[in-house]
Amino acid sequence: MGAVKSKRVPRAIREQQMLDAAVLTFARRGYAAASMDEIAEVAGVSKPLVYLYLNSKEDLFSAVIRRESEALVAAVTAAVEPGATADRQLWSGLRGFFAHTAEYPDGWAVLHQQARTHGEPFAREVAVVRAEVVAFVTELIGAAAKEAGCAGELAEREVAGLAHALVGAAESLAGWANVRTDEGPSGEREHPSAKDTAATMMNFVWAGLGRLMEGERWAPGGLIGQQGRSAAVRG
Amino acid sequence: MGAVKSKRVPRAIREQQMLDAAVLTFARRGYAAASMDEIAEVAGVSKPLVYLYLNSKEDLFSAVIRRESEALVAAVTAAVEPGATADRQLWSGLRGFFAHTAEYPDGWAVLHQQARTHGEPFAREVAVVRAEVVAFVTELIGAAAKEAGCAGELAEREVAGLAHALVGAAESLAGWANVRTDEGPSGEREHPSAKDTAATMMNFVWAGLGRLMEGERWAPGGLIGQQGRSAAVRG
Amino acid sequence: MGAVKSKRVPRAIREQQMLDAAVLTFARRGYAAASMDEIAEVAGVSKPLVYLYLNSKEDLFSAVIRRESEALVAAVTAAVEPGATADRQLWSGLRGFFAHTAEYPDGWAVLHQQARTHGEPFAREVAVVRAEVVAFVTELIGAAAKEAGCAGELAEREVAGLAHALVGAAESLAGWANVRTDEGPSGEREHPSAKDTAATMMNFVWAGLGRLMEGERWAPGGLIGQQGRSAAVRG
Amino acid sequence: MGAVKSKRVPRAIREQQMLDAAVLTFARRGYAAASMDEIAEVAGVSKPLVYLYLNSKEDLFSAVIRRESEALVAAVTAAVEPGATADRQLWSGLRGFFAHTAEYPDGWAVLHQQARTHGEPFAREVAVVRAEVVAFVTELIGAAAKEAGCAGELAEREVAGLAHALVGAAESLAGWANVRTDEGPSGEREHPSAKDTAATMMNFVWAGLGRLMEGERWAPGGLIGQQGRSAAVRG
DNA sequence: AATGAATGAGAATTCATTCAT
DNA sequence: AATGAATGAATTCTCATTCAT
Repeated sequence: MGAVKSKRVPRAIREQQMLDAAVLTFARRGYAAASMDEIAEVAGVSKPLVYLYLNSKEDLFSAVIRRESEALVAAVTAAVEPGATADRQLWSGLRGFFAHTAEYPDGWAVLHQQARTHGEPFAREVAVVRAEVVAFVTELIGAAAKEAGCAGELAEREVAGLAHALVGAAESLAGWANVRTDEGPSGEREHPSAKDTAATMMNFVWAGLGRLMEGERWAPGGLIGQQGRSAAVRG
Repeated sequence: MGAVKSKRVPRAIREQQMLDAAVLTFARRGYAAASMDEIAEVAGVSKPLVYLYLNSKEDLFSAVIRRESEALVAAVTAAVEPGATADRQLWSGLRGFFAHTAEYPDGWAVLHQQARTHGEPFAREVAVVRAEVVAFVTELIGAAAKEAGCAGELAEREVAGLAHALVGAAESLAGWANVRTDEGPSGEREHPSAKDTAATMMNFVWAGLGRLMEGERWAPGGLIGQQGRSAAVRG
Repeated sequence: MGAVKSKRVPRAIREQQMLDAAVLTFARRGYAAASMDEIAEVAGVSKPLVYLYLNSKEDLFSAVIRRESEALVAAVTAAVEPGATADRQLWSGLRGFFAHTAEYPDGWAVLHQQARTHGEPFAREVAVVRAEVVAFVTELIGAAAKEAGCAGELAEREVAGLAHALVGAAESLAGWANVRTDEGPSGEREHPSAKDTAATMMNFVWAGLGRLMEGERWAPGGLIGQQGRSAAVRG
Repeated sequence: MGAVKSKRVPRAIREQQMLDAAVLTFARRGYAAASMDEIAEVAGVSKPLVYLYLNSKEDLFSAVIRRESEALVAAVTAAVEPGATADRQLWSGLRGFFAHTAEYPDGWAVLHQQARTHGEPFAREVAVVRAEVVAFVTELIGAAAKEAGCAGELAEREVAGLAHALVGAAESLAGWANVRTDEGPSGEREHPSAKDTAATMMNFVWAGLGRLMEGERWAPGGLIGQQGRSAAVRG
């Protein structure tokens, strides 16, 4: 069990091995149920060494969160085409996001499931990153509105809500896309590619945003246009 | 600390008090970090009584999940207008959902954050309920397509993806709507009402669905219509 | 589970039901692992009633020991033919003993296995009864020696040792005889009857005693007679 | 209380210390009443170390049973003179047995009293060892019969019964020999030596066996010879 | 005569963490 | 750079026992 023993490994590498082991173990067991014993064993080192390098379980978890969220942000950032139109930026960012979460499901699980459910030190760390993402998306929506020449149609709070909804939808799809439905011989019912998932998102999101920016709103009786929002929804 | 001591309470009532305490504590601390000691204290009883009535921490957590998910489903079900059009059903269901999650944030936190991150017995229980909700939404989208007279335009898998995205968006907004409380003096920056949140969702979702059903798809160059999807997305 | 509920039973009878339940449960589980809960359930009453009648677990166990050892002593006493020769008394006593232990294996298990292995209050109670039995057997051997007209041949301590050995052998055979070896179709390999077991004991014991009383002793080189014992055994 | 603290002891030695402490404590208190806390304290270490090395109370008890029964078997085996006549083998084996049980009364108490009264995992372990001893004694009796040239006189089941009686008698004497200590000022009423106890057994047993092998049986009217057994015992 | 409701005290077990080498 | 030895502090769970009716 655990990695092959190789003595005298430089610190930088050992630390990464430990973080790898920690990501795996936190994802498999959850923060609380993951024991330092198991992490050390998976990393192929003794427990005191883990403490020597990472100080404590909390610090280790924080280091994991930091590394994984930086990796995720880096992946998305790298994927986004800087000068493109807002929709293309969203599209490329989503592709980067889905590709990364599919490639590192354990890292994603730690960020999305573990970090958010365990007390103050950690939840905040992810919340900050998530807030940045939401802010980025918010900007994108604003930019899109400007591009479409209809800045006034979307209230600030409305945009924030939309960004939150969009991010939540993406998170949900990330989980869904990673669940390998075990039916039929392999080949049938495969993982949807990051491209497909991103397309689903774009189709879901962009069309609606377009209409919103044109001033249309949903109302109990059907879509209506041009009126102010408060009138549209009467409950 | 804990509730006011009231001796000799019938079992049925005590059990509810214990479940209340458990919901609170699990939401505050997370499953693993919540100790039976604290739950008992919050419930205002001794630990042995908790074990006598609820058997074990696992059983207690299961009972909590069951009660809370049944309550949530009941609230949404009660909110939906049975014979209405698909969009109205979605609208009323969302209102019920946001109203319930706003009223019982701890119950929602346990279902959404704790139950899903802690091993097989629990994750499955919530997964089942969530799958039912997704199925319901999937049906709604199908019905809407039929109402709009364009059944063929949406592939089955596409519908499933949309339903997942929609549910994820709603979950994200539920969390968002509940968090906004702690800024400024009370009164300023209030919870958005369930109605407002549901409206955000409907505006976000329904318009987009409408376009999708009309055969429009998003493509890197902008919205395009009528063509097959594979042509639309070239990446 | 437990006996059929019948309310309003006179105390004397209820107590016996409780003792029955206790014997069963102590034999099945052992003293420590037997819970008052289970005993009460097997007895078909509520726990407080057990405490009302029997005071405590210790008292309950003592009551069980007392009842069972009195029953055993009574059975053996009743079996012994008062005026008979020593060997006939031993023979009839053994038959009574094996018959009783076979009929009440749980009672015997409590006396022989549980009572002796659990701390001072209980071990002493059984020890006293056992000592009485040993004393009785010692007398019997003495009487036999007298009958045989060779009182001087057996040292007092030697007689005591023989009595202990005899009692131990009988206890061992009681356990052995009660183990139902589950081989073959029923009928094959049955319980030996109390008579058979007693016969085995008598054959084992009486012949040897006869020789001892005639002054013969075993010595490393074979049986030798007439000499004093210290000379016989040289190691 | 507990042993003198000696830090940083190699595992193999610590384990033996723990087993020593466990034997002592199980013998004193019984399996259930012996707490891991007390065992750890007696061993002079902390509880977690006991768990680290021995895993659980059950495993600890099993380890104790294994060590003690192996030691007992080894002592008896070492004592038996391999090529000697059956009676000499029995004699030397008994001396070894009584010497060992007298030297390690706690180990013997655990095997004889505790292990047999506590559920399946343990009872079986001792039962197996005891069955081996009984089998050995059975062989010895058979060999003795052959030496005496009267193989046909003893039925198989009869031999088994005798072996059980013999073992039971020895067990009883082992307990008896160890208990006699606590009366009067030390010096008076000493432990009988293993040699004496073994002699009592041999005198008790061997003479009787001799007669049995000569075809004599006990019968209600006195010893009778040569007839079949069924006729001898009429009850 | 009998019980549903309730608890104080202690049990086994596990963990994050450190010391000495 | 690395580890075998060791522990303080919780945590889950159980049990004998009592109270109020």
